[in-house]
Amino acid sequence: MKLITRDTDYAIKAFAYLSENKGRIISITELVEKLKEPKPFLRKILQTLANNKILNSYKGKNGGFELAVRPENLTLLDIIEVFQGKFKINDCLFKKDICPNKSKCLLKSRIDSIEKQVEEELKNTKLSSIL
Amino acid sequence: MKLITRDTDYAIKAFAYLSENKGRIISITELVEKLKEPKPFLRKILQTLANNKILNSYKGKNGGFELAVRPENLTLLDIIEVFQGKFKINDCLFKKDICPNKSKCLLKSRIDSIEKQVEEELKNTKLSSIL
DNA sequence: GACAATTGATACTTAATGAGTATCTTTATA
DNA sequence: TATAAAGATACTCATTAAGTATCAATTGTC
Repeated sequence: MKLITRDTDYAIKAFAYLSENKGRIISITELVEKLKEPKPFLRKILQTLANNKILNSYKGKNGGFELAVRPENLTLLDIIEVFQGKFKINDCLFKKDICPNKSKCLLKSRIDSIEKQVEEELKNTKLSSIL
Repeated sequence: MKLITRDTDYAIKAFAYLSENKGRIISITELVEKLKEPKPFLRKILQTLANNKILNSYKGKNGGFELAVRPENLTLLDIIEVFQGKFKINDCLFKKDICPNKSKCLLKSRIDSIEKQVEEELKNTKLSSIL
């Protein structure tokens, strides 16, 4: 089971590095040197963060990325949802209507309650607290 | 993200049906009629439950399955672990040592703590409470 | 004892998704 | 104008979840 996928994980590490280097524009090239992760994959991830207004990006020579939000204003849940979509502890199970009477299904309501708890935890975890 | 996979889900539904029919031996054929799930898949699932002493099985004509444990002595966590292995909210992420200094990684410790909470919840959910 | 209906064991196939690449376009700057 | 960056997007590869197929062993019934 995967609470956090690879891209979310890399995103957090990249965010951490940018946060340590506030004031500077950081290129993918530099990030790859530091994080030692695959360049095209990191590029895609940083692009996604920029599209989601979590980073600012600058094109052209000497271009790169910087934080667009402060670490204390960003939660683990925010980043997870950027890469993994709306947080759901069970994607497909109930979509497919396996459970014949959804509304009454006790298993579902149990899982929903666990999901809510985890979501709360993730929402209460600010990036600033894990950098 | 998948807290519960398809086989775990079917297993619970099968367990529920057996539980409603205590005292009788139930064959896969009958189960398939009731649950409308694919027969070979259900067979595999029930076999696994029997191998794990959650069901008793009887071979031969009129054979089938019955509960080997009472619903109040079985937890959601037990079933999950039969099909999905030891409960882990992040399988591969830290195995692969993505995090350079495991022991200090705040993200990891945050996730570990969430994992513990969820595991507790699952352990406290008896099958009898969701049937 | 033969037959039919069952589970046991196990290997295989298919589908879905996660992880990662490739490549062409656009932009800024020296 | 050349170069070094990001933007957009389509593609491939790897892994795992989901499901099938098949042969062997067992048991009840005629």
